[in-house]
Amino acid sequence: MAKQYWLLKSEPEEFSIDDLKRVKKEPWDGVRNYQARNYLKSMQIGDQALFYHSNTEVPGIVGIMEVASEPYPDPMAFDQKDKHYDPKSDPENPRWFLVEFKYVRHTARTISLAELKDDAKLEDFPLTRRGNRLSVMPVTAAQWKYLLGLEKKAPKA
DNA sequence: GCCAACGTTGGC
DNA sequence: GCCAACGTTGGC
Repeated sequence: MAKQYWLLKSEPEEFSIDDLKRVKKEPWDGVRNYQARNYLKSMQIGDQALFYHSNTEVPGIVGIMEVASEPYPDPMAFDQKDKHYDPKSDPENPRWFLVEFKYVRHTARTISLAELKDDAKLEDFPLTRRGNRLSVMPVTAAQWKYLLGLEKKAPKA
């Protein structure tokens, strides 16, 4: 299958692009939403993803990372002491999955949510659709190219 | 299977 | 901190 593109949200207070750069590679654990889970399960090594900072002063795209593992069961779901523990996820039949991501690079600038919302070309982009709270979403090849084109433009004043 | 109550997300 | 939007849970 061809390479796929994604966008993943993280709160920088929890885990930021700088954290990813420091650790190089990170298992994307704690996803507890079925739709997001299904996207994680369909990822393949080499897929590229935008790193998005949510719930912060200037929410937006801040970097690029790459899928670095096959999807595997999220071990946190089995750990009673973990806040992502889910008693309904059985190790024999795991409910939650994750992949590992490796750091690729920061974007040259933060491509802010406000800017993306303003962009008529991105009407169909799931991120800017009203009420969307998915933390993992697909990005089309065309959107990927367009978004990285924005990186080199100066943000609107 | 319906739906109200509740919890979470995330922009502002 | 507020609150709108949405997902999940659980009683019936």
